[in-house]
Amino acid sequence: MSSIQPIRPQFDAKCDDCTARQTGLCSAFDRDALLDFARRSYRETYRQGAEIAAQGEAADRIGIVASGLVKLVVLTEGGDEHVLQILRTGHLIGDPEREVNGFSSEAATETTICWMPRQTWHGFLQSHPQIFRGFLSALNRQFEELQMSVVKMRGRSTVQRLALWLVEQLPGATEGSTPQIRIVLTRRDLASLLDMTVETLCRALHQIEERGAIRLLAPDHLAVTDLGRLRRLAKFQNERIGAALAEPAPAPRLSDFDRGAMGGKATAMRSGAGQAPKGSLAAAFPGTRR
Amino acid sequence: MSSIQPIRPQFDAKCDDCTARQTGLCSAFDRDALLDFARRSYRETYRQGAEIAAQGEAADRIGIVASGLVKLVVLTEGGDEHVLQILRTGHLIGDPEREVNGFSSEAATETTICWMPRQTWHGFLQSHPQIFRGFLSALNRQFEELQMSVVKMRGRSTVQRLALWLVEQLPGATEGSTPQIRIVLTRRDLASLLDMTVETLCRALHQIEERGAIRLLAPDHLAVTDLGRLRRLAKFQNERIGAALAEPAPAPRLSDFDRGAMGGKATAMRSGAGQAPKGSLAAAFPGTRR
DNA sequence: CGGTATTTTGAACTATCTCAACTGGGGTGG
DNA sequence: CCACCCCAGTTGAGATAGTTCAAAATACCG
Repeated sequence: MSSIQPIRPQFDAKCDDCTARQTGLCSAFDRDALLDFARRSYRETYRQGAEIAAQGEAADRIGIVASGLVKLVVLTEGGDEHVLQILRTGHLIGDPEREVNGFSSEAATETTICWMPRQTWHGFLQSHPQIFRGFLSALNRQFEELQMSVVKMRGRSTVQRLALWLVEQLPGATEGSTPQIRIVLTRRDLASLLDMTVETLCRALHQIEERGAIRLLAPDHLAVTDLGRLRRLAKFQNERIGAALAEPAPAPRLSDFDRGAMGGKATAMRSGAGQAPKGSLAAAFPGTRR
Repeated sequence: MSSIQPIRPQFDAKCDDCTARQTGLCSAFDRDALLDFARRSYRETYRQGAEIAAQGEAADRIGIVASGLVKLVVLTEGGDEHVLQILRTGHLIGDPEREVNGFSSEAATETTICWMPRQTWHGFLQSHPQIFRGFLSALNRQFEELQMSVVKMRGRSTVQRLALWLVEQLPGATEGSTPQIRIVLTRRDLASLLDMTVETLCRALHQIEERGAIRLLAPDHLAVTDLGRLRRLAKFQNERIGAALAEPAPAPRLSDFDRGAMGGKATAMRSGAGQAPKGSLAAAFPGTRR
């Protein structure tokens, strides 16, 4: 679909009123670097669905997402798409080291990106050494985000993954309020991002509604009626364990530290097979509180 | 299990005969930086199973894996371990930006690590600006490895994931030879890394044997009898498609580029529902050849 | 408005997990 | 040296979450 092309390249990149100015790499720019960046980069706008870069294509530039959402997509040998990540404002797009794109990227919504040719980019970094640091931490941040997304997928059911994703869509929401969420991604993209089928996603969504955490106003629009419940839906590995932990514990052998229920022998086996340095768990866990 | 402690901190870090000298960040050091690094860092050796850093603990140092394998492990709210990654020689361990470890790490085999206190590390980077570049690309490489590992998991069955992992254990093997693999990870760790249960891993292993790709010599030792077959086992999303592509194609409509078989209507629906910018596939795919 | 794309629902199917029991090697202590 | 235990690995059988296929319902669009 190389027919869809950037709408209007514009060269007057005024960074001042750019939302990305607050986030990511751009926020590390001093006045000087900012001007230089604005001068040496150019902006492109992509309409929804437009392909930004194709997998396997030469990667001759580095970009920063100025606005919109970008799907990072991998095409497998079998020919299916998998959405790996959604890049938002401030995220870097394109691998500064690699000559060829490992993944393709596509505008999930109308998107504008500030590009710098690879050459220029390197020059830019040369002439603003302090930026190097910022770049490093931007890269690092994106690395960590990926790590977190892996962690979030692991050992979570489809409903939990979806619930968690929903929770993340409302950064600064309080338990009392009933915030609304507009799902800008298509079902297909969201399903792929959360590693499930469209059908399962749909069912999961309705399941969350049935359990009273949200209310579906339209296919792409919902209200979070009970944030606490939504959080709880996102949290636990599996219902049984979650429920068991939540209850005051029926009366299993005391001193059996092992996360609540599951009859004696089985539990013993499981924790033996389940985690080797069991003792360290207690020590390690305090960290999780943050 | 804080009882297991480093065996012998040694301060004479001779980098010359270090295997990590070839890989990762260390390979970017010039003579000067190398000496400085050796002087300012210290080595620690951990025996198998020893905890290197605990999740939530203060992360006051940065390390480079000199030898051995390190499990990067996350402990979930539910109390289960998930092995996220295996770090090998040359990999960076610890987040240079973060004050607190997001994950815990454990020596999967006897391991030695070169540590630098965070302070020293930053000083080191200051005084060797060229290293910055190397550090950046080391970080970037680890980022990409994580991305690839995500891609490898996505849309692959347990057997395929395992087969793929096996293939990766023999970097420079040719189709003709029958290389051997020593599985140093325990079943539990490997299963967790590949996101499956120990039982499934075991069955998958035997399934691969039954299909004639490998031969199990001992639980932790196997011979790859048919690398081509092993590769094929690792490759395709699902058997049907794989099989269909492998066959000479019964005689579907010509010009129907769409990955071979699957009777008309189904294919149409599927590819319609399966990937939106279908046209781009053809354009994007050439890239996969490399 | 008719046609097409997306979303939703239903029902059968299956890969993987869970639980449970068995095996075999390696150490330990009698 | 043997009996025993313990643990990692293996095998079996049943349960289940999630997929697949198919079709209805709804939204979208010229």
